[in-house]
Amino acid sequence: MSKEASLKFHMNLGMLIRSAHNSMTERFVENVFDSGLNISLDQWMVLGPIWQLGSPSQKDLGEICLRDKPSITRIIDSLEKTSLVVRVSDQIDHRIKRVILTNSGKQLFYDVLPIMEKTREEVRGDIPEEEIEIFKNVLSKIIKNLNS
Amino acid sequence: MSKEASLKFHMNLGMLIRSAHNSMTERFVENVFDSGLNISLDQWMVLGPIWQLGSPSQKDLGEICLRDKPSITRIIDSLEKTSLVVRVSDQIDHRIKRVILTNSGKQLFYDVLPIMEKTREEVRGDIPEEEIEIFKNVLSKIIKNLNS
DNA sequence: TTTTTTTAGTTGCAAATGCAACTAAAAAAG
DNA sequence: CTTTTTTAGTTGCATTTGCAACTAAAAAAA
Repeated sequence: MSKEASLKFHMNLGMLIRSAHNSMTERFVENVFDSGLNISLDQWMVLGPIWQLGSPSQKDLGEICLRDKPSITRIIDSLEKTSLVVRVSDQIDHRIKRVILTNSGKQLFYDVLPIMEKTREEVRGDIPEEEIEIFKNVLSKIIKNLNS
Repeated sequence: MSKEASLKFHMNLGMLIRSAHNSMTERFVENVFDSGLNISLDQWMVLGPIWQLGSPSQKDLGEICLRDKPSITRIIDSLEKTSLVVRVSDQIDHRIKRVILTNSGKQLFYDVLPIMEKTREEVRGDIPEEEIEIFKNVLSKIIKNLNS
C-alpha cells in the first residue's frame, strides 16, 4: 500500500494528529542539527516563553506550554545543566522558582529563531492562512472541549 | 495565569497539537476505563484497521496507522499476549506475518466501538462539521509537506 | 496560635518511543 | 546458479513520558 493510499484510508483524528506532530518534531530536529546547534524541541518550546516572560515560574511555563509539572522540571533541569537558564527562588514566595535565561541562553534563542521560522514555513507549505487559522482554532476548541 | 489566558498566549502549533493529542488520549482511556474494558489507545488504533482489512500484514498496519515497524511489532505483541489477535505466516511470502482477529478480539472491537464514538463526540463538541473537515485536511497537508 | 489544606516543585519507577542493529526470506544482479 | 540488495519483522538500549508519592512552603481553618 502506497503512502498516498494510506493517507486516504480510514484516517481518524488521533492517527493524523500523532503523525503530524511526529513529522513536525522530526523536521525541527533535522533543521537544528543541520545548523550545527544543539537544542531539543522540548527545550525550545520552553525557551521561547522564558524569553518572552523574563522570569516566569515553572508553574507559568507549565500552563503556557501545556505540559505537566514533572516535564517542566526535567526540561528546566536540562536547560540548567547546559547553562542556558538558571533557577532563582522567588524572594517573597519561597515555593516558587523563577527561571531566567543566561547570556548563552539568549544567544541560543536568537540563533534558533530563524530555524524555527524556516521549520514553520516548511510545515505550512502553501496552506492558506485562513485554513491555518481555522486549524489552530479547532485545536484550541478540542482542548477546551476535553478540559471542561 | 489562568488556563484561558494561557491558551491565547504565544500558542504555537507544536504545543497545541501535542496538547490536543494528549487530551484526546486521556479522554479515550477514561471512557474505556469507565466501561470496565481493557484496551489502550494504541491497541485500539491497530485493532480497527485489522478488523477492516481482515488479515493485513504488519507493514500494512504500519502504513495505515502511520507508525514505525517496532511500534507495530510491540502493539501486536501485546494484542497477541491478551489473545485478541494471532499472527499467521503468509503462505507465499514467508517474511510476511498476517494479523488476524480472534473471536474475543472481534468482541472487544464491537464493545469499544460505541466508546470510540462517544469519545469522538466529546472531542468534537459543537465544532461545525466543515471546520473539522478543514482541520483534517490541514493535518494531511502538513504531513504531506513534511514527507516530500 | 496550632492544625489542616493547598500549592510549587522534585523524584522514582514502570511503561512507551525512537533508533540502530539484527535475522530471515525474497528479489535482483552478476 | 551464486552473490548482492532489498524487504518484513524483531530485539536491545538509551531516552522520554506519565503517574503517583514525596518535600517544603504558604494559605486557610480551627
